[in-house]
Amino acid sequence: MTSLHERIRSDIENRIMGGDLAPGDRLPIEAKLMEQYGCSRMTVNKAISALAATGLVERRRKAGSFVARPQAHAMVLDIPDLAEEVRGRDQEYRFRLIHRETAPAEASDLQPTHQFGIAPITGPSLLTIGVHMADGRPFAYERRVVSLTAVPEIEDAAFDPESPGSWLLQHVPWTEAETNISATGANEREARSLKITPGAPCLVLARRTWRGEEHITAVRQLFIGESYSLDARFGSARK
Amino acid sequence: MTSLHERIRSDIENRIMGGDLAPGDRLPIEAKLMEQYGCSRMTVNKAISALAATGLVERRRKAGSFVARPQAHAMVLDIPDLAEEVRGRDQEYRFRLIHRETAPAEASDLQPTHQFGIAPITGPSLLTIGVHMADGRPFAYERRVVSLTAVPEIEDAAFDPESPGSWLLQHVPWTEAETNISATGANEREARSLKITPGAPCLVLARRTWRGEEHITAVRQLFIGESYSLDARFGSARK
DNA sequence: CAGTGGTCTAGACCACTGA
DNA sequence: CAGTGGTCTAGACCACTGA
Repeated sequence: MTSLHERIRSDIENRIMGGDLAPGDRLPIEAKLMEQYGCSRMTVNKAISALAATGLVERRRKAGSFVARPQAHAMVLDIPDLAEEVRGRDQEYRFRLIHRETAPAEASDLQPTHQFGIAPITGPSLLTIGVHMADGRPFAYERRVVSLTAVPEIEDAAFDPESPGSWLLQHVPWTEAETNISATGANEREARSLKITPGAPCLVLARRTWRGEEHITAVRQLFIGESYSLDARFGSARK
Repeated sequence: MTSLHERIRSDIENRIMGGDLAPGDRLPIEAKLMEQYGCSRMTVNKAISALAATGLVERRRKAGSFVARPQAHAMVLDIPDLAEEVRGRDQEYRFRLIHRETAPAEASDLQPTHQFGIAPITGPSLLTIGVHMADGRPFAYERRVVSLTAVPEIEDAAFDPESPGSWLLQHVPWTEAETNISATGANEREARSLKITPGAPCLVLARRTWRGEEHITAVRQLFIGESYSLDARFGSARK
């Protein structure tokens, strides 16, 4: 049994999706909907507010509620956990550690995401470089810096076959994250580790995570082009 | 003056972000919050429900409300309008049309997003190929198929200097969209149009949009690597 | 089986803003 | 200045689920 506000919400959503209500059209006012569904105003308000929260409807005082003109803005991006994704394809996942170093991390060389216009990790930190592998084949090159101020206990962790990312997710959940997505050619070192040609196109994910105000980690992952991609969605789930 | 439910919401959010409430911790029950804030249950419910909707809090009956363990899943991806973005940098935007063709669009060659495991556009369609330019320099190569069944009036539109994407956004807003992001090397034709070397790394956005059940357009945009990137976010806005 | 959240009511006063 | 949404109250009954 779905709730009444959920039913009102999906009724209106269907009318929009079906083309019955076009972008720019005005929705019935709350009083009208109360009458139609025989319910209180809080209930219709909850239904339409939910539609407004997802961007499908725009509410304006005095004027009414309108079907919004969707923009390409604010799609929902799915960034799956690499180990999970590989295992979901019935392949064997492994992280191979190439380099590990404790450093003050002031050299910008250690900062895998300096393209962000935000402060780098300061203070002592752990640098890890490694390769994500599926069925023994490398598919992503990862360079990561972890703040030892925020996560001192990571110094005792081993990162093979588990990745530092998985370890962090288990031990130090973050509350905020920023990801930058771009494309670049693999440099010589990356190409060697990934067994591809230098300059071969790769997808780059550069991510920083925080716990409150405290910076946890910055990571740059290089995926072999065309063997990896990301998906983003707007609107109701499509089969 | 912010509303009370908004204040309760941000109070709790700050306690989570500040580390006062850690992931897995239990929030005060609604009755407790009603008492603390001297308000009705609907108000605290609205505040905590909002936190639950953004994924920061998880609610369980009988057990209570808990600070969630954030996953890398479901970040919000910002896909800006190209023309707007270029003009925002005080550059001149222009779309240069290279090719235009009306076709039955059954050849998979016309389907710029065949990597999606979903049905291609069927029936008559318009194919456009062009280049997005900033200050006279090309930065993105675009191949697009528009359904003439869904948008017959597009046959009369001109696409230079306005892009078919802008035209569509003005005339036929969509309700659902799917975007796939990958990296690839430019082929010869693309490289020539973008004035780059064949094989140079590029970021690829392949997008399909629908209006309800009806397929509107499929587009594949190739951005010159490192000169373009996308951003995604999770958590509260960071300055 | 008792504690917790899910939902809903029937009001109320107010803030904004477009006609 | 009147119509619309924004917010809030003080209740109520219920569904779920963990102790």
